[in-house]
Amino acid sequence: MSKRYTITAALPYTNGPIHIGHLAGVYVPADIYARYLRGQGKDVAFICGSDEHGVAISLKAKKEGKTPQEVIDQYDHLIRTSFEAFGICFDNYSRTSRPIHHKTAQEIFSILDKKEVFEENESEQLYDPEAKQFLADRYVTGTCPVCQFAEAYGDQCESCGSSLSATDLINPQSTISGSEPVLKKTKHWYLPLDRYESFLEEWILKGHQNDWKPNVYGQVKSWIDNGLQARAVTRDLDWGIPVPVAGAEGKVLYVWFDAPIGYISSTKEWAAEKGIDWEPYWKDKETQLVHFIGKDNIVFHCIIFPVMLHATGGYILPENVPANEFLNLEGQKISTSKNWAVWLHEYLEEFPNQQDVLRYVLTANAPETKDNDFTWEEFQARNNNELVAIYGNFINRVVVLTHKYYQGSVPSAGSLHLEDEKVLSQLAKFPDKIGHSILQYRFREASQILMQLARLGNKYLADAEPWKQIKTDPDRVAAIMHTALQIAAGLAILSEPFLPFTSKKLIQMLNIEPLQLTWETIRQKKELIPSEHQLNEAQLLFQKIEDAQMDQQREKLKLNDTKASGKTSTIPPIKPITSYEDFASLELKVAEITAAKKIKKTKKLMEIHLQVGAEFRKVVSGIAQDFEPSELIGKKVTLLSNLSPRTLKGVESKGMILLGENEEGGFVFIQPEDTSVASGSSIE
RNA sequence: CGCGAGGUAGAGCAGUGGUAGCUCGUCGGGCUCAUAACCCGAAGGUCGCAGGUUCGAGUCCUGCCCUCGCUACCA
Repeated sequence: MSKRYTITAALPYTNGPIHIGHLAGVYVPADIYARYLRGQGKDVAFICGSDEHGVAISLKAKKEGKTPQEVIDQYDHLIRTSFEAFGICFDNYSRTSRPIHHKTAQEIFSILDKKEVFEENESEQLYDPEAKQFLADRYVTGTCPVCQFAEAYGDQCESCGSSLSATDLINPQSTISGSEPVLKKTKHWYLPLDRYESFLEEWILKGHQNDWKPNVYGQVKSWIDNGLQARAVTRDLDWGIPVPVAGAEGKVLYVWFDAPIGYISSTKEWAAEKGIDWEPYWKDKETQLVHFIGKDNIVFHCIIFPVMLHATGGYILPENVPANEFLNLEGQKISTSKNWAVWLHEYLEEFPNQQDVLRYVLTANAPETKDNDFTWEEFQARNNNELVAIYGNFINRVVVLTHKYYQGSVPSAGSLHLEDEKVLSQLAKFPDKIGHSILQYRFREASQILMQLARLGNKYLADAEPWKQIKTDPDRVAAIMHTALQIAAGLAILSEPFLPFTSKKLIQMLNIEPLQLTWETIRQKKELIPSEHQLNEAQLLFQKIEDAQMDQQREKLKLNDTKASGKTSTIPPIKPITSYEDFASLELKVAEITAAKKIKKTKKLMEIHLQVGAEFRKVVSGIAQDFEPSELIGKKVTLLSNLSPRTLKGVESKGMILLGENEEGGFVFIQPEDTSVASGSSIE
């Protein structure tokens, strides 16, 4: 095993609070890993911080009439306190807006610049003459050149899913001033990833074929196999870290260039406070660097950041990047805008002192190999059937019986029977079993092994039946209770990475803090609690969760959902008046849907077959998220029939079905109310 | 035909050529110190679909379907 560990957890982006998906995907597994290694006496730096640059933050600030600083301060505080409350034990949680980070990021940029790693390229970009700034990505909207959708963004069309470049947009419009942008030359610095293909092949494809998770390895392989392209690492924005070279005035580092450097600056900040050297944590070959992230971040952590580190020189590369998949909530994707989420700060209010329950449920059901679903039903079941009934119940039986028979003083073992020895030997194997799973990043499995230990304790008690023996053989009972208490103590220690609050409570209850127990003590099968050791009073570790509480949570989700989406549906202003001739040139007809099917590989597009009078035709419509194909058949709709045909995803669309938007932001048909209107009739 | 990952009991997962398993849930029985644990038993699977290789396929090959990501405020 390595000498030293640098563990990073994805930097949360400070434009919103964090929810259970973040916790399950990144922070809980990283926390378990860090706590475990510390428990083995390893030198660990568990590093994180707020990611506070990027377009999304300045956009959000503008929208809310705040400064970017106010936005990031607000969410940094919220996120920071949520992590703390959930016991995520970062050694340091920094912010990318701090001077130390600006300095570190600029230094790395300067080194790369000096080494002539970057390619500099001038290109024509959209520029807003009114706001006097370049318009990147989401600062510009316009008509999609692929599907004609009128409100496509500069980086992507949300209607057809095409990935766009801002200069491709037809009739582009600045989202800042609303004015029409002009083309203007600007220079940018590019990281030539293509030049590092052989380095990546050697390092990842050959070096980590067997120890990286299939989802991570497969994703990286596909990127490399398809050929990498140079990526711009600078942007024309006013919110971010100034590019520290001549000729780059008014430019900032691209947020994805500066964010991962945040791990380094956060380490520096921590080391400085501790009065130690930060460099070994990033430069010593005997340090193991591990990035915990969600699957959407794979490219940045496996390709871009390692290339940056490699090109800068002297840095170690990640040993592993155990990216998790995503967690859904009650069958639907977690969505910030739809408020379909369980927010950590709200959970803390609604389930006070039950952080471990959520930690446990998210670990036991972590999206390690595929997307998983979080349901309140499962949350309740795991709490009531596992934490309360198995873990909590075992502890309660042991402590209550010890108080009943021995006034809370640990009885002396006397001579142990074979079954006692057996169970103690099994206990000694748990540290390695759990540790093995954790080191393989199989936290789900590890949590279940822990639960097996509590099961073992329950079974041992049930088999030994001290409550019967007490009447006939008190010496035997002393040995049994002594043994059962060893298991309880073992559970207290081994639970720590998973259930830190419970572990603490249990340690307090068993009064074993002064005994300085470790995983190694258990492994060596030493006596964990000695005879005559005095326990504290029994208290319940977990509480049952009632159905009513779960119903409340489900209700709340539903309420939030409709409320939030209602808010997003705004009535657009009336467009400039048009002439009758323009209107008359449009042909509206009644059409009947004869067939419909979803178009593969798209989210919104549906291929719809229509009968318009005697004519049959096909249109493509972006309604797949609001309707099932089967419910469309037989419906009469209003068709704009003389729109110029257009091919979308390989399907030719002849016309456009008119749609309205309802209060929830979903689509509804503008439908001829009178069913007697024949298909093919004109609408005037 | 863009690429990647996943699809195994109601839920969550393990299982890479040899009798389909584990945990939770459900049903029946036993036991009772405890917030009903533990024990015994049962039901529940055409291993996404179709074809192929093989004595033998959840596992290997080919084609297809679905979900998610790469690509959105989101890990």
